[in-house]
Amino acid sequence: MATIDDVARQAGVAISTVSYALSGKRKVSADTRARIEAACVALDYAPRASARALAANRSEVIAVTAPLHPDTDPSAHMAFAMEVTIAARDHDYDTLLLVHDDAQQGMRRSAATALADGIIVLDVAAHDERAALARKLSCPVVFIGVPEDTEGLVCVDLDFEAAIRQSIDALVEAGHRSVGLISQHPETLERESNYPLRVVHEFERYAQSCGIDFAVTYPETDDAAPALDDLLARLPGMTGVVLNTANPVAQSLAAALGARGLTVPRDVSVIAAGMTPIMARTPLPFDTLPLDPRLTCPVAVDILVDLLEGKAPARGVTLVTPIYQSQGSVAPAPVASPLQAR
Amino acid sequence: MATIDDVARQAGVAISTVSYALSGKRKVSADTRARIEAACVALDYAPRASARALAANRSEVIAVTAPLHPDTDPSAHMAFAMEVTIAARDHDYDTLLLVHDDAQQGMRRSAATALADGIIVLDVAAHDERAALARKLSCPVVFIGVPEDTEGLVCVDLDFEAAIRQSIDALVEAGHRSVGLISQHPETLERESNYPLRVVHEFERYAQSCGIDFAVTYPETDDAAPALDDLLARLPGMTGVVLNTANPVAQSLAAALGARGLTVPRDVSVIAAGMTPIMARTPLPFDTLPLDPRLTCPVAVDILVDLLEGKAPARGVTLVTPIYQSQGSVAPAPVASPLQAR
DNA sequence: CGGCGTTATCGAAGCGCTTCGATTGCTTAG
DNA sequence: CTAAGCAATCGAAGCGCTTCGATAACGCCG
Repeated sequence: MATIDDVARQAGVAISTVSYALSGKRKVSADTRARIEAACVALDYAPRASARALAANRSEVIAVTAPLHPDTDPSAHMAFAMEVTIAARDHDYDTLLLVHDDAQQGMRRSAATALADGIIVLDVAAHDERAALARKLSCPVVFIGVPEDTEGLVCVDLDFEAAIRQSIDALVEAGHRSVGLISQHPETLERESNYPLRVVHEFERYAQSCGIDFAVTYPETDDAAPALDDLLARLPGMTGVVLNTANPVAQSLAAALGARGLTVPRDVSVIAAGMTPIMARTPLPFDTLPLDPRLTCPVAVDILVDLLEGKAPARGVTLVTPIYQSQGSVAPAPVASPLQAR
Repeated sequence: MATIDDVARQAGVAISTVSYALSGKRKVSADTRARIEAACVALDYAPRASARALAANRSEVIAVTAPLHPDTDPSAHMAFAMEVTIAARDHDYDTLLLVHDDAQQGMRRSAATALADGIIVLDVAAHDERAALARKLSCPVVFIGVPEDTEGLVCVDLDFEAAIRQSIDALVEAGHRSVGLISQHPETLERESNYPLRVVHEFERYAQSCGIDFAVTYPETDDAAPALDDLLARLPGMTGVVLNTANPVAQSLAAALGARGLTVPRDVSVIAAGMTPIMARTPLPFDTLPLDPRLTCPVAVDILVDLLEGKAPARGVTLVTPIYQSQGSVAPAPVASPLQAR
């Protein structure tokens, strides 16, 4: 493996000139630069990461905690970890994978040994231990997700409240006056991130303020049928459904509706809000306001990199506005019988 | 951040003594060691990764390529990446995540800059470009999965052939004489790893050598029903099913069987062979010979670490024997009508 | 009591890079 | 014609660690 020394000799210049030519931190004449570049190619030179890190006091590595609660969807996490990695590469950073068992220790270690310059925390729970840790750590930390207490933290997340409002707006504009929300498994609501709760609250608040009928159900299994029945029982005139639930539940909704003689969007309009699309052969057949890793991850990485390079001060909580993806699952509300119409 | 210098001063010894005390590479008196350890704790000392890597010429990092074909299951990959990470931590290595776009470049970069000491390649395709690259690279590479040409490579994989033989043996021993295989989506067969093909071949070969009736079907969708019908049409007396297919297909099999009045294991015995269990709320209700990341990943990491530490020479292909997990989905073959019995 | 092998510790030379200040060789103003 | 200014380059001092050979202190044998 060639070193900077070899390159310098080959190009007939000093080591420091090579360094400056490659980093661009000082001006180097075109002629010299050309000779240096030629030498690099000829010798197949690549600067040694450890030497660079030691001298420059930055490793160009970002650590990513890849949590895995028993009930979070691993495919979604993979997607996030990958998007973080892709975004990091755009800034010439690599990513270190920290597993959950080791998340706290791993964060400490990466910071203490300067293995990583900064940390991205995924799948943030409402009362996340990593929040307290982040406050103590010597390196910048950015959360993708928002814990309960954001004091002193930097967080990025989808604007779930906006997603819910957009969903309801879309349905109301299409004339729907009775809308149900299929939320998460009750356990998930307890244990996981706090967005499902935020979603439920905003749904209830905003539906009320719009003056429409509404109900929320919490499916117990991966099958949407019981949840649907629950909603229909409480909301007989329901013509709109908002989904913020586990992917399997959503996947099975179309079948459940069909089994009850209901067609999307003729009889019922459906919008999935704040769900992460799994990369399956069969995507959700509904209009979506996705919690898309491609939206939040690059923002989080940008913020972290700005922090690392001193380009910007810490920014508190950044909410990313969701983007409406139409699949034709929303249509004007069916004309109700005069009795049901309010 | 404290340096080894601070520790040495605090403990009243030379830097090298601290280094030896911490690495254990030379003997240090109990007394001195105690003072050094106390100083480390007092100063909250952690050796700087980059300095250590530069001096020792090893980074204690393993790179993992985490590819993501459109039709591979991301949750499975996450599981593999995580298991590699966990196994690596057991040897005090960290893992760097390389994404697919960047897999080739990333492998080159990690090797050239000595960012990583070694590389683990996941989701190996039959004709994987990374194979050729691995042969050129200066650092050890271990594949989890087996490409067509293994010349000069180190690979670890499940022994799929053994899994298939064990499945057939289990069914034959229970008296089944007519067994179907539900394989993969035809496209997957082309594009992905080569194990699905190996599975089909071994199934046909071994079923034949056992003298039983058999058939193979390739489901076009995520629904098992058409595949099941196909098998039943070609194998009217079928009492056993072997699964080596996508998880959604397997998940829907029980329902498809039920819809045709068939109960597991009363009417049909089912074994899933060489499938990666997804960590869903509802696991597969079948006997399984899983391609379990917890089986292959630690083996791959062990081999890589041995290679890195010069403890063992390259080992070619290592096949890991699957472990039978019973779920009660195999029972004696139903008594057939004399006509059907051969 | 001198020489020798042990054992525990020290000192110093790197590892390959970044970066600061100094130097060189010009050009231009005074 | 000299001082000043500028651009391009060089030299050397680290960054914090590992590791090799040297050294010192000690007991042991002859």
